[in-house]
Amino acid sequence: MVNHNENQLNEIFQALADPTRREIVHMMAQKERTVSELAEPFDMSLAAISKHIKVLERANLVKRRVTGRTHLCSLNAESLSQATEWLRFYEKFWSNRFDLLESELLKAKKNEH
Amino acid sequence: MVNHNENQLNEIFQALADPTRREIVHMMAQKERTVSELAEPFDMSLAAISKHIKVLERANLVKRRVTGRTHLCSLNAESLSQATEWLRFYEKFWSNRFDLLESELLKAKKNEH
DNA sequence: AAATCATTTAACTAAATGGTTTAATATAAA
DNA sequence: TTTATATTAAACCATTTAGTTAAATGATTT
Repeated sequence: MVNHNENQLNEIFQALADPTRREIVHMMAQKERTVSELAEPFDMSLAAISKHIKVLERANLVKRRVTGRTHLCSLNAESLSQATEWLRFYEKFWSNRFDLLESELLKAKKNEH
Repeated sequence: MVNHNENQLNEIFQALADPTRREIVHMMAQKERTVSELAEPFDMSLAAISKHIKVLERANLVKRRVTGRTHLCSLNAESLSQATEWLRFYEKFWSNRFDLLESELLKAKKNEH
């Protein structure tokens, strides 16, 4: 159960580690896109893009709706939230939001003894 | 300049895509750690951990301080903020913080014509 | 000076990744 | 019913990744 989550995170971060895929995410966020639409800006074969989309799908970052011969892809943003959640813990270590930092320090002090 | 940033993001997300490395990040966040300390919880050679640390270093996620024969590693959390920044844009697509969503919708409406 | 300790480097391996091209599948249009 | 279109699948390739073991480097300790 914890492991499932771990795995999901692996795949999400892995998916986001490629600039082509980040661009695709960005395009899908605006609105539903067909595969060829997503491929258009890139100097790359359609098959390559198809694979990139599959990687995003494995990470549960895209919803796909097939209608006839075209596939419509859109962002499943809830999955992104998992990455954000993981990162949130570390915000206190860099954030300029000193209020957050302060409350964390207080918590730490309370648990000190 | 935009590209430098892109590259940085690639490396950060790549680094975070591995559960061993995420664990190492977590350990470093608590306090400075030696390489062997970081290796201890894992059923893996020291050399493997040394490599993992190097990946994190390439992503600029760790600061290393060499003192004698021991290396002290700590988290460079500012780098994590870059990932958070990238993700922040997409928060409006999933967040339950409806205020944020609302203000974004307003912005969109204003630019409509 | 010799032995030990902390760490990295090198050489190797298996598997994964990111791309290609060509073929296959399924739908739509002529 | 043939032809064109949208997409995936398969086979291939080069590179990267994540691990290994063994050797090298550089402090410390004895």
